[in-house]
Amino acid sequence: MITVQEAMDEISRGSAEIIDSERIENLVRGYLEGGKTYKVKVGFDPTAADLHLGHTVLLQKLATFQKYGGEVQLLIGDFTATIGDPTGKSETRKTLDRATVLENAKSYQEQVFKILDPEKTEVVFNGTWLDKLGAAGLVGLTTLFSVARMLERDDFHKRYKSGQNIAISEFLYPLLQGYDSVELQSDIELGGTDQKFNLLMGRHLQRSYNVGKEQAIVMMPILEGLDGVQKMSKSLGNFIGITEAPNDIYAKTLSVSDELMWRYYELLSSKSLDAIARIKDDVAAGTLHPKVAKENLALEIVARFYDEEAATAAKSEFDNVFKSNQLPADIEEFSLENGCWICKALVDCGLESSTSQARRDIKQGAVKLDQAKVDDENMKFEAGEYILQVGKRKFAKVKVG
RNA sequence: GGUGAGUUAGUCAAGUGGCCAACGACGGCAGACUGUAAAUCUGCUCCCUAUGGGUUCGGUGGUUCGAAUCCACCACUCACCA
Repeated sequence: MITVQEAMDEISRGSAEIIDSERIENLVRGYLEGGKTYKVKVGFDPTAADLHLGHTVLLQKLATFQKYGGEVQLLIGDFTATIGDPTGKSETRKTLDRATVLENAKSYQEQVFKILDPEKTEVVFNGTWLDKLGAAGLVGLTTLFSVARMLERDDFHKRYKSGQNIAISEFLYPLLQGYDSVELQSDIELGGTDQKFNLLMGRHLQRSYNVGKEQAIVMMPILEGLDGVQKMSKSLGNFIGITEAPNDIYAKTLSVSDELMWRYYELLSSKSLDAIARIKDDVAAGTLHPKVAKENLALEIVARFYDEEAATAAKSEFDNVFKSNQLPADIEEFSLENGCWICKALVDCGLESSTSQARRDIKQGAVKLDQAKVDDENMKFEAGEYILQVGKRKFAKVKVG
């Protein structure tokens, strides 16, 4: 029998901040003792169609709630995405057209159930009610909050002070997100720490609209991307996507810095906090090589989205290529015409962005043909099969003739 | 509505008639060292079969032998005033 305390420990694990945890405790108790479920809301902006590890921090927390009576309200912000969440942005975001948004949303749904229990998940679109809100409803909503308070928000504040543009539509974003909580009558809302203002707006508006409850809030830390500085996001190109190939997920995880590895352990691993602390101690004491710790993390992550087998396969492939300097097992193949110029070939295979870049890299000795350095930038291919390589990690197999 | 300031490569930011494909910083790519880590050092960083050519400095026109730099108009941003 699970105790309320145990459930609460798991719920609060890794969270950055919880507002009104008493309320959460009551909801959990209500479920454990009387089987009563409650609503846990999370919003996704379908601006990019692919989920990455950053999203899974929230999704895993949602999955935890599902174990303790939470019915997940997975909100696809199809309407709000057309505005663009200003959170953390230093400039006005471009708005998306509706068709793209819906298409992205579809692919979100497919991926989300890798982690969530579909039986306990309701997917909702805020366009459903926001479309109907109308101008009058929207104006009504705007009367419930003041410009001064809106400008208290850190990102708005900074932009305002530094003389950058803020569109009025951006003020609407938090209001609409909060209004979603009114419509959905959510009991709890999950979000990243950067969402604090928006999440609190839900509470504020639920009160203003007399919903009869004010949602509790669970904030999760923001997962840094591969660069270790900026938040993981597709648009910054520093992400590990959950639909990526096992080899890529493994390799990307290993390319993360040692420091960042601990963040990933904390937020992504399903190991207990104690176990992680032990690993950390071992590394500090020198009894465990940090690279081994990183390998284990990478294995765990790959196994989560595929299976153990795929994980070990990814590891051996990686070791093979980078430890023993062997070629990867699967290299993309391209066919080229006889007499093809090497710079052109590099561009055609996607190894270089331009022939100018290709020339530069050849000059620097970064280009290899069948493992031997290329030093003639005017080289032309004769018929045959070759392995082209740029740097340490870009490969292509070319068939000429 | 008025006045003033501004718009430069992925980002920030110099440059105010030829020496400008444009200083510098960050980012990125590559080389060395490594654990495809970090840190450090070095080179590169618009495009083009290229000791040369082409296209860039918000947009469009103009002045000039010559413009990112001067002029006009337009667009956008910011500040102050109303």
